[in-house]
Order: sequence, then C-alpha cells, then structure tokens
Amino acid sequence: MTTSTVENYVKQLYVEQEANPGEMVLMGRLAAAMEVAPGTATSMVKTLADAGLADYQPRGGVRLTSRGQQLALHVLRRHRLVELFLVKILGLDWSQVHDEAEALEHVVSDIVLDRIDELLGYPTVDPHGDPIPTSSGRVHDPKRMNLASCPIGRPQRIVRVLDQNPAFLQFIERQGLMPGTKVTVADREPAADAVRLRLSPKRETTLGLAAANKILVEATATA
Amino acid sequence: MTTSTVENYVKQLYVEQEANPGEMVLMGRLAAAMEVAPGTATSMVKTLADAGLADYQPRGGVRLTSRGQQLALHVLRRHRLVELFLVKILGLDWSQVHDEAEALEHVVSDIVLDRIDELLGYPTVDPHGDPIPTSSGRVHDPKRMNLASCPIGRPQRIVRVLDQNPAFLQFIERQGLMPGTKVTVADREPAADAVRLRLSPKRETTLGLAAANKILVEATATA
DNA sequence: ATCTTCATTTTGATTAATCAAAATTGATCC
DNA sequence: GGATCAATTTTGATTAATCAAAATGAAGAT
Ligand SMILES: [Mn+2]
Ligand SMILES: [Mn+2]
Ligand SMILES: [Mn+2]
Ligand SMILES: [Mn+2]
Repeated sequence: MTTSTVENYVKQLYVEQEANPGEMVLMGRLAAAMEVAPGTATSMVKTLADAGLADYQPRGGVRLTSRGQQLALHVLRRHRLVELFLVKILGLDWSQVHDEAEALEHVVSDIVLDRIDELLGYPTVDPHGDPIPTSSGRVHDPKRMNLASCPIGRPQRIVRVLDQNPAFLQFIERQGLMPGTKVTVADREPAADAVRLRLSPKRETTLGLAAANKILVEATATA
Repeated sequence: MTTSTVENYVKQLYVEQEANPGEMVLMGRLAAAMEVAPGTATSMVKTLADAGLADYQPRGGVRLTSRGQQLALHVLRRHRLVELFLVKILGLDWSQVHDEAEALEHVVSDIVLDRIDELLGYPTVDPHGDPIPTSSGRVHDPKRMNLASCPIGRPQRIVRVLDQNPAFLQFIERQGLMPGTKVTVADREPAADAVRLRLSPKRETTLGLAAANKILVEATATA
C-alpha cells in the first residue's frame, strides 16, 4: 500500500528532478516544496528509501530510483488526465482543476482512469499543456522556448503554462494567452520588465518577464 | 476537518439506524459493520460524540445527532451521485461502482458534485435504486414491498436492490432483474426456498428467498 | 445473594505523519 | 587549527486510527 503522502513526495521529487536534471534534491528544497518542517522531509525520505523508491545520501540529498520514477509518472498521469477530464467533461475552469486533481489523483482506480482516457480520446497534454505520461510510464516532453527568450517577430503558438496558481491562470486567461493561442513577441524591454505581445493585428498586451518566462511556446509553421 | 474515517462511521451509523428505526446502535453491531475490533468502535464513537455528531450512552449505544445525520446524508449523496456518474458517463458496470464510490465519496468537492448532478439531469436514485439525498439533506425513501412479500400475480416493477456485493449484483444482472424491469411473482414455495418469477410471457426465473427479500418492487399501473 | 457469561470499555502498543527544538556536521573564514 | 554558520538530522511529543488482551459491568441463572 503506498499512501497519498508517499505519492505526493515522489511526485514532488520527480518535478524537482526535472527542474534540475542530474542533481540530487536537497532536503531544504524538498521540505520547502512540500511545506513541511525539515525534519519531516528527512524522515519521509528515509521511508521512501526503505520502500525502494528513492536513494538517499545523508547530507547529500535524494534521487528517485527507477521504481520511484515510475510511481511518480503514474501519479502525474492520474493528475493530468483528471485535470483534463474536469475541464473538458465537467466544465470546470482551468484555474480550479489543479487543486481538485491533487486529491483525486490518489483515489481514481485504473479502470476509471482508462475510461477517462478513452472518453477524452487518449490526449497527450493536460489543460496547462503539461504532458500526460502513458500508462507504461513514458513522457514526451520536448525542450521549449518561452516568451522571455523566443525570437522577436516570429509567430509562436502557446503550448504550456508552468504555474498552477489559480490567480496566475486566471490572469493568463484574461489576457487571452491560453495554450493554443498564437502570439508574436513585438519587443522586449528588460529594463522595464516588459514583454510586448501581438495577438492579432489589432490586439496586443504586455507581460512582466517573470510571467513571460512561465509561458512556453513553439514556432508556428511559417505560413 | 472531518476525516474519511469519521465520514465512514457516520454513514454506517445512518444506514444502521435506517435498518432499525428508533433503536440505539450497539457497539457490537457497529464494530462488525465497520470490520474493526470492538474497542476501536467505542473509541471512534467517543470521537464522534466529542465532535457533536453522535450521542453516546456507555453500554447503551449510539445515535446520530441531527448534525451527524446531515453529514451522513451529504456523504451518501456524494456516494450515490458518484456511482451513477460512473455507470452513466464512464460506462462502468453497476457491480463495480460501489467500491469505487467508497473512496471517491471523501474526495469530490461541492463544485465537482454540482457538475455531476447537472450532467446527470438531477437524478433521484442511484444505479441500485438507492435514493439520492438533496444537497440540503432531504431524502425521499418510500416504504417498499419486496419479491418475497409482494402479492402474487400482480405485475411489479423492480425499483431497488439492497445489496452492494459485486457477485450478487452480477447475478441479478444475469437474471435480468435490474431496476426498471417488470416482473410478476408466479408463485412461492417457502419450503423449497423458491420464488418463481415471470419476466415476460416466455421468460421466467427462480430466486431464493434471501435474494427475493433484497429486491424491492412497486406495483405497476394496472394497464 | 452470588455466580456466570458476554458485551463493552479500558489499557497499553503500534504505525503514519507531523512539529519544535536540540544536537550534529560540513564547510567557510580568519 | 579553531570559531562560526547554516543545513541537516535527531530526539521527544502529538494526533488519528487501529489491535490485542485485560478489566469491568449488567443481566440472567441458580
Ligand atoms: Mn496529491
Ligand atoms: Mn496541469
Ligand atoms: Mn468511504
Ligand atoms: Mn448504490
């Protein structure tokens, strides 16, 4: 029996490892991410290690084993399929679904998940553009540029938003910058913390650099 | 914060009270129903009492307070709406959904539940014919006859099945006795533990008395 | 009035997850 | 080579839920 808590830690470790490939995750980082006291992280990590889900070097950090990684991918699959289901089938707002999925991800069975997957037509990304791992634990996660670093003047399509905060997501939605949208960076003024975007010949907006960094894009076919 | 465990105990107490209206629920009964040791039931009941969800008389039994009853009805509402959702929208078999709902009932939020309710067209009964309490905690649960006691020769419609056991439900389904089906009791032979049913002019079946007791019916309009 | 019995309650442990605060350690800086 | 600092680990408690086994009590039986 793997508890919800174990699933949450393993998932967080996976995310942390993706953010810093190759490096060990330090206890401080993990404790902060999980919002627990440092000692709690240490003790949970020992539990994960005992369960064969992570390798732990005291004072050196943690790393998921491949079993741990598989578990993380299964939890992420559940999380992301549930999110998409909540948006597409139940009509919730994309800013609400992360928190809902945070609880549901520990409870949906394989049978239910398969039905959801089928009902959604075997999707590959969730409402935020995050890739959905396959049931065998594979993810397709190509390197992407973001609105703070992509070339200026070349048309792009928004493909992913790297922040689950409801207020941020609502802001993005109000700006009309959800995944699927086409944009062109008109220009950037780093000194003014501003990225000017053109959405259509008549519509344009400005974003701060921190926000622009969290919006991933893909160059569209030069039509 | 009310835990899943508290929700499960309160729900069980409600069911137990429905089965024996007016009486106090004894610790032995509760412990057996929850499949825990007797001492565990005693200690959980004290917790419920402290939380104002139940009245507890040592050695006299427990009874839900009205707050406890409201909570029970909310959990039952979640459970039953989720069951119907799993059958109608995700296409699961009615024999599987009880166990799934047992976990999901503690995790679906009000927002999600409202969407499910809407998507299903504000249903009043779940796949087993169990009534779905309203969001304000009202249930419409009329007294019903069953196939072991209803009049012989008068056409009936099956409206509810009082057993969530998957094997039993599969059996009922194979016999073509799901809620909605019309049947007439042809005759009964208590000595032989047999109830003969007519489903149509050409189709008939036999049930044991224990099974017949668990199938509730309603007399159909004498067409 | 006492005995017997069985349901119930109590007691003492255990497991998972957590915290606060103390102890430890590794590294950096004189 | 020490002193100092920050991160980490340890220690000792706490809460929820559970069990096994011992203690208690209420009823009925003699
Ligand atoms: Mn979670
Ligand atoms: Mn997402
Ligand atoms: Mn339950
Ligand atoms: Mn049901």
